[in-house]
Order: sequence, then C-alpha cells, then structure tokens
Amino acid sequence: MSSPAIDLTQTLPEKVAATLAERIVEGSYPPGSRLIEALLSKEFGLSHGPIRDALRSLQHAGLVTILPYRGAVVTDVTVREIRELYQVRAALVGLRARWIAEDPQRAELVAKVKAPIARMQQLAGKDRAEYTRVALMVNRTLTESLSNNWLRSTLASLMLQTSRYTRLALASVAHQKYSAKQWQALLDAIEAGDGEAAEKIAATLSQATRDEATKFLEQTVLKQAAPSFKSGDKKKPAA
Amino acid sequence: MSSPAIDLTQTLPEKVAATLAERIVEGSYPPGSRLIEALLSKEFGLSHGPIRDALRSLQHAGLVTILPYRGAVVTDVTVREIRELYQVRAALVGLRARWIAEDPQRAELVAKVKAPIARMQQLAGKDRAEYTRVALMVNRTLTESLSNNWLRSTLASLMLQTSRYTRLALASVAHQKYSAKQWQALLDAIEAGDGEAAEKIAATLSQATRDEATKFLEQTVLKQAAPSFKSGDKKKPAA
DNA sequence: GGAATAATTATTGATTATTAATAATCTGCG
DNA sequence: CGCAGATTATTAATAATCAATAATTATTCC
Repeated sequence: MSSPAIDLTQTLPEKVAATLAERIVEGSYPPGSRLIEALLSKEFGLSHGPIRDALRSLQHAGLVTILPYRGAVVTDVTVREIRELYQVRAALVGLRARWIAEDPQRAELVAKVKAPIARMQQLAGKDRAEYTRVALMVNRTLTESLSNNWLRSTLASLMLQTSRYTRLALASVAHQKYSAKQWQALLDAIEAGDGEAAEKIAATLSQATRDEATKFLEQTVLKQAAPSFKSGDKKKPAA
Repeated sequence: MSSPAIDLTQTLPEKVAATLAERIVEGSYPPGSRLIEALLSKEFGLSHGPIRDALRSLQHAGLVTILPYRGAVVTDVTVREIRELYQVRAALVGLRARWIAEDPQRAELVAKVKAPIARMQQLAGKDRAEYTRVALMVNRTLTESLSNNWLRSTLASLMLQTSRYTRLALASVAHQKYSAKQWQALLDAIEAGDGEAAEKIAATLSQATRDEATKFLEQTVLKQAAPSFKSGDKKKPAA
C-alpha cells in the first residue's frame, strides 16, 4: 500500500520530513503551498523544534524553499530549473549505469531487476500507474546498489525531486513504450559489462524523459498563467 | 586576510555554520573533534537553537556527522570515502568544464580567470600556500559561473569537502607544476570551445589530485593507527 | 582480582512559554 | 487612487525544563 519514499526514520524530524516529502512528491501539497510551523506542529502533535528541523531538511532536499521570516513553501520549480535538474540527472544516471556495468559483482543486481524490467515491457501502454511504480522502484534499486556513498545519497535526493516530473512524462503511452525498451537495452548493456553503452543509454533515456516532461509542463504552465504569490491563491497545508 | 569559504550569511545559523565550516576545512577542528552544543552556544553567545541548525546544516554539507544522542563530530573520512568523493568530483568537474566550454558567453569568465591561471604558472613550486589559495579561488569562480543552480550548489558542497584534501595533494611540487600546466590546458580548451577536450582535462586533473592526496593519506593513516573513538583521544572544540 | 551489573554523568532530544523581528495586509487620510 | 502608518500573522531566537540515551564510573558478587 503506502510505501514511503524514504524510510530512514530514526528521529522525529526525519519521520516528519519523510511524511511531508511523500505528500510533496505525490502531489497533495502542490507547488506554492505554504507549510506553516504552527499548523504542522498541531497536526503531528509535536513542538516547533522537530518541525523546523524537518523543514530545514526538506529545504536541503530541494523540496521546499525557506524565505527568512516568511517560512517554507513547496518549491515551485520553473520549467527551466526542471530542465537543469534533468540535465544533471542525465549525467549522474549515466555515471551510475557505467559504474554498475563495470562492477565485477553486478550479477547480483542484474538478477534483482531482471524480472521487474521484463514486467515493464508488458505494463507499458497498459497500466500507467503500475508502470510508474515499477520504474521508480527499479531506479531506486539501482541507486541503492551504488557503493559510492556520496553518489548514492545525492542521486537519491535528485531523483526525489525529478520523480515529481517523471510521472508526467509517463503519461504518454509512446514514452512508456520507449522507456521500457531502453530499460531492457540498459539491462543488456550492464549484463554484458559494456559501461560505455550503458552510460549512453541511461543518459539518453533521461534526456528523453526530460523532453517529454517539459513538453507537458510548458502546456500546463501557459494555462495557469502567473502563480505570482498573490493573496488569491494563498495555499495552505492539509490542516 | 580571513576570507570565509562561504559567505551566504543571512541568518544566524548560517553565520555559525560558515564559521565552523571554515575551521573544519582549514583544519583547526581536526576529524573526530566533538562539537558540543553547550560550548558552542557559549562561545557564540547564542542559544541552542541556531547552533543546532548550524550543525544540521554542516551535516548536510558532509562536514560533520551527527549520531542520535551523541552529538556532532567532525566527519572522519576514510581513505576509501575520499576516493569516492573525488571519483564523483572528477565527473562533475568534467561536466562543469564541458558546459562552460560550450557556453557561447564563456568569454567573460575566461577573462576573469586568465590572469590567476597565468599567475599559477609562476607560483607553482615556489609558494605553495598562495598557489593553493589561487587554485581554490579559480575553482570557485568556475563553479559560481554555472547557470545550472543544482550543479552549482552541489559542486560547491563537494568542493568544500574535497578541498580539505586537495591541500594535501598540493604539498608535492611535482603535482603543483602538473596542476598548473593542466589548468592552462583547460583554459585553452575552454577558450577554443572544445567541450570534449575540456571535460577530459578537468576530469583527468581531478583524478590525479585524488591519487596524490590518497597517496599522502595512506602514509599518515598508517602512522596514526586506529582513532577508534576511545576515551584517550576525546577531542574537544576550541572552547 | 575480574567480570557482570547497576548507578551516575554528560549531552542531546524535545517541550513550553515568551519576546523580538519581519513581511504582508489592512486602514484611513489626503 | 495611492500612500503612510498601524495591525496581524508568522518565523527567529531565547530561556528554562524534562526526558531519553550513550558513555563512564562505581559496586557487587563470585
């Protein structure tokens, strides 16, 4: 059922941050929503301290923006910034693919994602929600397999941000099918130990996803005109 | 004189974090030092809140490690982890070089770093401290010129961590000279708009720095035996 | 004497109440 | 209609306090 995006919950702020991150990524806190300490502390039954910590942590993750004396709002990413995120994501995902492909012990990981990727071939164009779920899961498995701590945590944070938009790209049946095909090709390259090819496939797919997502966004952005922070659309958290 | 490593100081915690980061990077808080809230709040004349925030922020930057109910210690990076950091750094610095080289408006940036890089040629092998200073400054200028927000801030954080060790690599006169030469080559490639070459030079230099720094560290690590967190070497902050 | 166990201590995690600082909003005056 | 100033909502920071926990020290029992 509800599988939290991250679950390293040890201390209170981390639990709160995980919950809020979930809501932001999943969409129930749309961009621009204000996250007011007082309301959140009421909802979670906690004092301001842990909430503050959680918000700071989300700021670092790029999911909320904190303005001094104005508080936290769900980051409203511009189309340009989304393109920038995907540009880096493409590079890092490429690096991830290369390192995995060149890892002598990659067989274990390959075994773990083989079935899900095969399943993606069948889901593509049929069950979008499930396809998205599996795709995100496979992505996460690959990232978590990295032995490089820094890349693992950084990529995880980057994916957390971009997955908000990858969802959009997968609205297109064509992109689903393309994505499925490329994942299969990536798996083959990794299995063959071809780092060069793996890097290229992964980067290309990421760029295609970016193009698809931004295409989608440019349409909707035109509709909603200027969000502009005015009084009319003062959004509040799900109090 | 004292040019703080980062100076985005707006709110109190950021000022504290900047000061502490400076001390860690510069070395006056060696790895393993404990950063005790009570002492710091006394020293800075602040309450615990802002200090906590600052420590959390440093944790995100990777400079301190926070263990629940045990507090913050200056991150003691293993040689393996340093290698990992540089591995990613090499990739991102390569990306940075490529994007700069492919930027039509790169002339402005080139003009800004031309003189410092020329100066590095002369300083190499003569004034290590000044060479290091200029090298870090040029690096920072390049990073700050990036239009991609995410890469800019991420790379800044990564450099903050690795600069602790780049210092070590520059202890070698040979590496200083090699470094100076490669920086000149990089500048030429950027000026010529050759993204491919720029990426390769930057990545290669970063890897060489990594090798030099780890060579250095492996020697010293063997000497200091196991740090091991025991009672004997319980380090305290500069109270 | 030595090892297991229990008390102590140092320090962080979290709460509560309060004050200060700030940005946004509202009000009334011209 | 527009602007100066009061008001309000909200965060920033302080202080005092208690709870939770890890590390250390003391104690007991064999």
